[in-house]
Amino acid sequence: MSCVPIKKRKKEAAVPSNLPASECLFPDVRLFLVERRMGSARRNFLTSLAQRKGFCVMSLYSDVVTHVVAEQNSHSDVLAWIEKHEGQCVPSVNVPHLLDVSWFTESMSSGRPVNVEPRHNLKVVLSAATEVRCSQMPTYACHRRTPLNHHNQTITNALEILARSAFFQESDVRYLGFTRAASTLKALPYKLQSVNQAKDLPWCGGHCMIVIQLLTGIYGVGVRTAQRWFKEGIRNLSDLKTMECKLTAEQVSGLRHCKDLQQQVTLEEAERVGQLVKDTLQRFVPDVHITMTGGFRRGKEVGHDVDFLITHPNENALSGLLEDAVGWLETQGLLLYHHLKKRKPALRSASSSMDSHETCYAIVALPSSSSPWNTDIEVKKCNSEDAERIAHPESPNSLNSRTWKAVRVDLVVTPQAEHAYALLGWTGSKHFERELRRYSLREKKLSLNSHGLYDLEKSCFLPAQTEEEIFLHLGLQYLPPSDRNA
DNA sequence: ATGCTTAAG
DNA sequence: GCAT
DNA sequence: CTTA
Ligand SMILES: Nc1nc2c(ncn2[C@H]2C[C@H](O)[C@@H](COP(=O)(O)OP(=O)(O)OP(=O)(O)O)O2)c(=O)[nH]1
Ligand SMILES: [Mg+2]
Ligand SMILES: [Mg+2]
Repeated sequence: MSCVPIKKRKKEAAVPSNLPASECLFPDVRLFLVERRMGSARRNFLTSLAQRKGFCVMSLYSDVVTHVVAEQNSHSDVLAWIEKHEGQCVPSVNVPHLLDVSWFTESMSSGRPVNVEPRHNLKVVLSAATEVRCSQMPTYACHRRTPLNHHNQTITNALEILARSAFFQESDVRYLGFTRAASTLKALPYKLQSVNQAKDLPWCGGHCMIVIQLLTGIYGVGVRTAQRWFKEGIRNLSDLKTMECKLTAEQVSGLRHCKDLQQQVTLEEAERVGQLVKDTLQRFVPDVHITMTGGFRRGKEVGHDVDFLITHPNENALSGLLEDAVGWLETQGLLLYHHLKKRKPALRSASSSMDSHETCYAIVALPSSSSPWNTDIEVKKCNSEDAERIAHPESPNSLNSRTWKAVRVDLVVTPQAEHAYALLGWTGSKHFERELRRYSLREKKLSLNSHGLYDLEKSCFLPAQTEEEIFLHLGLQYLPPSDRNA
């Protein structure tokens, strides 16, 4: 093997970057992160993560490196890359470990270098089998056959639409990126079965949109945060879990339960949630009235959560109901997260009226249909299994047979006078609500929200007992919930 | 040119 | 991006 | 900024 350094570096002999050796908790472990396919932002993110955990990370490759960590690279990829970019040969004796990030992630999670297992080692690709393995798809199109008819027409068509879109936006590099990805998939001798299958192919590395989609899928993470995190080098959920960085309470819970929350809620599950909500509320207000709203009221068969509207002919009965309900669910170990909101008492206005408007965004542990939870409505003490579920939602017990599923639930309590407006507001769809409110203000000079309808010219609220009456106020033909899927 | 739903924590 |  |  020729070890002629291709490029000389004006180097101040490779030293641990930033961190003095004395602060390394694990002096016999010296990491080197391979930037190839990792990107400098992510490399910096992972570097500082490791340093915060007390690992010694070398900024340059040298003989003292014990663990080389790479992402989406084969064993030989890394050897070649180090020789090319670091001007160093990886010795054939005293070889450092050549590891996948999975080893890195696990080590960060456990706060110490974990034992190297075979699955952590970078894959060795055989240069002989030069036709079928995806990991050695040539990076130049002129080194491979690209037929007109191939096995991935649907995805390449989509990529070419993205390429065209980038072209019209005069983004040359994005146009090139999408075109390369499409072209690579055309040369693939089989049909892709998953996104994961593609990530080993040249030019098919994770698109930022996919990662941002993944991150915004977490309750409490919106596009801004996801974009910021992406820029900082965060690429997956393990990255987040290792990060003691300041997550909000929503994000902590959202991350903890994101597996469950990304699953759709079925109508059958929604009905079981409804039964649980009913059983709970009736303990405090026996003749409480509960309506399932949101997408399920519009006839959807699945949803991202379950929404409920709660009211009662006697409003006094309702004050503090959600606090009571939340408290009871907590004693049952069924409440994984909640956020209660009570309406502002409209700055020194009607002083005496206690307000019966409350909202609760919750994550509940919905017991499986077979579980004893369903039939047993008796008060149950928070037992050890419940404590376990709250502390370690994804642990041992969960492997095959978990007895519950985390479900997002929205509860809204309104006074009678607002019920129709809340029902209209919480039945949606979101786009229907926007259109309704836009029409209302622009065409009728009426301001609509989920509490009432305000006449800007007469300076008064228009009362309504039913959704039909609201449509009448607005001069609109009534539309049933099933026709509000705008 | 301007507006694009509205409100809460 | 599109209606006003 | 995130949620409904
Ligand atoms: N005015 C207004 N109402 C909204 C907005 N977002 C949601 N809503 C209302 C209408 C929705 O149907 C209702 C429940 O919201 P969800 O996020 O639960 O959506 P929905 O149930 O329609 O669908 P899903 O839960 O995703 O299956 O709240 C909004 O931005 N503005
Ligand atoms: Mg919903
Ligand atoms: Mg909802």
